[in-house]
Amino acid sequence: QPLITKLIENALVVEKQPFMQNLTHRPLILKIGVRFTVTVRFLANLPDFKFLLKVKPGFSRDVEESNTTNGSRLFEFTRNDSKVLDVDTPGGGLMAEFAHMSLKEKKSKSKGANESYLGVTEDLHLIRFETVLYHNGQTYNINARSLPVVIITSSSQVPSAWASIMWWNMHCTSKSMNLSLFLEPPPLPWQHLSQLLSWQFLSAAQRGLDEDQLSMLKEKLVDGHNDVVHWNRFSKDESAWIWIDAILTLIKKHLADLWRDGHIMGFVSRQRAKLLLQGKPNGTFLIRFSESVKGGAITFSWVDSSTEETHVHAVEPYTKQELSLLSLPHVITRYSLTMRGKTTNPLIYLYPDIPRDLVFEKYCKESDPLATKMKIKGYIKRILTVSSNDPTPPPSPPTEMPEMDFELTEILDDFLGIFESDGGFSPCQETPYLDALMSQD
Amino acid sequence: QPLITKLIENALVVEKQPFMQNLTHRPLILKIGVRFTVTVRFLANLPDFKFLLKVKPGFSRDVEESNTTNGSRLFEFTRNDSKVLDVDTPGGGLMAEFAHMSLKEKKSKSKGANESYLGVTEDLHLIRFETVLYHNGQTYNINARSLPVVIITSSSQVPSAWASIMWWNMHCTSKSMNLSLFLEPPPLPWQHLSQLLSWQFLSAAQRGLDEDQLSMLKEKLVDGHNDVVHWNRFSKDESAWIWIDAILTLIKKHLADLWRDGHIMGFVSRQRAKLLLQGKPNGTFLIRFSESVKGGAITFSWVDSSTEETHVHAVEPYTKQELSLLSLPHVITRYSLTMRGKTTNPLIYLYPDIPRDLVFEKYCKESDPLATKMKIKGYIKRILTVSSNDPTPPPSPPTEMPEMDFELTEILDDFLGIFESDGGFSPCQETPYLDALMSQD
DNA sequence: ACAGTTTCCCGTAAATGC
DNA sequence: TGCATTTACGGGAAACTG
Repeated sequence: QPLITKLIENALVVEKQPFMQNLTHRPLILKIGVRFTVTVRFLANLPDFKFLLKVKPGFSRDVEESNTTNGSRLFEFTRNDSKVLDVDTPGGGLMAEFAHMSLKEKKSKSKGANESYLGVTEDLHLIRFETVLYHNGQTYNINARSLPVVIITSSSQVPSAWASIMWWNMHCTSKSMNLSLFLEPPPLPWQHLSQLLSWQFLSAAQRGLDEDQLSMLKEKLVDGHNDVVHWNRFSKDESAWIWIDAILTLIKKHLADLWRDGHIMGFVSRQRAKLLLQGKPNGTFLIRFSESVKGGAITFSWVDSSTEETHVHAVEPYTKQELSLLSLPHVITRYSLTMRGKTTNPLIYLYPDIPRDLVFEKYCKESDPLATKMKIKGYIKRILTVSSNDPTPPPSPPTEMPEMDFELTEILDDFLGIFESDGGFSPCQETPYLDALMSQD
Repeated sequence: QPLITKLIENALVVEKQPFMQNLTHRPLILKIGVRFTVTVRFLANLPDFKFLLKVKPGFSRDVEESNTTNGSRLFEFTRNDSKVLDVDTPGGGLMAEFAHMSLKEKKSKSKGANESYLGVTEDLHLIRFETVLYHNGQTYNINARSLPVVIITSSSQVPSAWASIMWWNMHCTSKSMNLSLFLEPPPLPWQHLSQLLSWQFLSAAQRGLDEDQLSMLKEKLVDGHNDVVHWNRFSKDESAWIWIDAILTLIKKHLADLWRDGHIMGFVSRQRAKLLLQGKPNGTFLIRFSESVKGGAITFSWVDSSTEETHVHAVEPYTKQELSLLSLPHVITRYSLTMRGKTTNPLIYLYPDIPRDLVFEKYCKESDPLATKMKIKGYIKRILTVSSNDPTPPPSPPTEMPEMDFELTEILDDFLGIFESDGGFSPCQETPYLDALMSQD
């Protein structure tokens, strides 16, 4: 088989579209009934084939193998018309856009064998595009496949789906394309997972996780001895990832600047916060995420040593509901506590020792959700504030990001390239002659 | 034609289901693609006909007349299977339930003539049920029709649709069933509209509108001389009804108890509020709805005569967003204003002269949206409060509801019966032998 | 009964049509 | 171009289903 054949056979490649703003529908997670667009490109510069290559979309798990399938669900496109490559690309190739595509489940008749041990968000699928090229009397079947896609029915499944995609990416590549990864999901070294997590925060709000923060998460995730995290621990039991993801969302929506500037210690246990604060000057406080509120919430703890006995207090955590009306800097700046008849703001120094207003005042101007509404004529502006009635030394400031090991860096770069890059992502073939862009609209 | 024939011909009646909790989808407003249920009852006690009467649903404006239709849209049921009357009712009649019905638009081919002068929410439709009864060698066509239904595509059209239904009910009855009312919508005497409006508040939160409140609305709605309100003024220009409806919604969700107990003056112009408050003791305040915030908002105005010059101030109005986190009694009780270095709560007497906490404290316990969340262990409760930095005599308390004229009472009773009653509503035939219950699920 | 999954549908935003 | 209407779909909750 001549080289050209091999190249052409590998010429169909699936790629995603420019990076999407809307992160709630992350790429490679497709929701049934929601439109998405796939653009297929033939990368080889063979303009003679214009109008001649008819590309047909489909799933890698299609009818043929439906019965050998390990209980995976089956899907089809609501419109699965073939398209002809008919648009010239800047690079000299050809392309076609599959717009307004959406998925529906294809109910299989043999229900019995359809029982899977996988959860919906562990059931991986590939979207495939096929075409046939006739050249020099020979017939070439060309096809491209996407990276694994998780197909969900409700947006509440997005965080779980994302967990699967992350886990898959840490274990597989397009070369070792294991769609059955979750039948026996291998554990992940903490060393790897920790950096993956850090990247999530880096890409959400321009700052990763420092060693202290990671060590708190490690305690939640690592199973004893060999510094390894098991899939169940990560994504099922306790749903640790769900919690982390909710916090990521909270940060993206309401805390991006504070997080970016490192003012949120965040991942500190209550215990540790207490230890850090006790012995610090009265009114020293830190900001941490609630571990009990599953949907993501943030609170602040401060030390009160105004009486004989030193105490560490914390307010009830703020959720997205509250933060959509009151920005956290606003709350911190104006928090007032009434205790023994005296009303004061107990928050004086942001841990370790920075005066409160020096840190938070600057955010109040720009980012107060209410500030924008305050231009209605003739009314007195109102300022929502938080107060409480009646309700105890710390280590060093957040440390630098840990250095990462070299090999892992590559994996992660690759991974990030897939999701965050602007143009195409790393194609799943070595020889990208033809590829496709995909995105949820 | 014997009497029995006439009776049987009139025996099919459409009726709605028990009053629905979900008021956002009021009865007789159907949204495309949203399920609803119609139960058809044969009221005549003729159990012999069990399984013999096949009832077929349809629209009064069906294909036959599609071309003579004045540009009205056409609809069909997504499932329009006939049903057989097969269930015995307590009264000895027969019934069948059309469950999981939903509508879709039937696009007419002749687009040209399809242009209507009516807005979507002015386009009235009837749902019709037909059956044929063979009795004593004679054939009887029996059919029932619903009261007019407004068919919408988005819930944002609900308020307009409701306006149409109210207007129709004030002008038409099942006897004078004018589906083209809005081609030339007749005006409505203020005397009638005012009481209709009052009833909306009565049914939303157990208190109607007093004369002062009505006179403020009258000013917005009545067109000069002859005390009459025009349809355009009510539902189109300025969208007065949309504003009122938004306030109704605000009351239902967040202010029901305050409104019920008469503590919300509400419909007072800024001007009038000023007049009322000037001359009252310092700190007298009243609660009014914002006229400028279209989506419904509430504010309070108070008189400040602590300086030489008397001023009436008002806070920026609260919308449903704020009220879902802070109840109004809570806000009023804790409002604090910082002026010339002093921080106080400027709200002292609820107009005319009731001490603030006497009125509002009792609502704080029961209804504070945050109160329920405050049981998370180990955190200091937080209290969201409102404060402001830097920011003139009154008449009598809200008067009693005006008496209504007798005839109107009947019309309105009938109207309320239709929408608010618990069982069926007034059937659209004089001889209710067979009827149907209808509701949006 | 229950958990995982899907469906339902409001409410807002964006797209479409006229 | 602006307004009227429709479509899209996130997000929370109910309904389903084994």
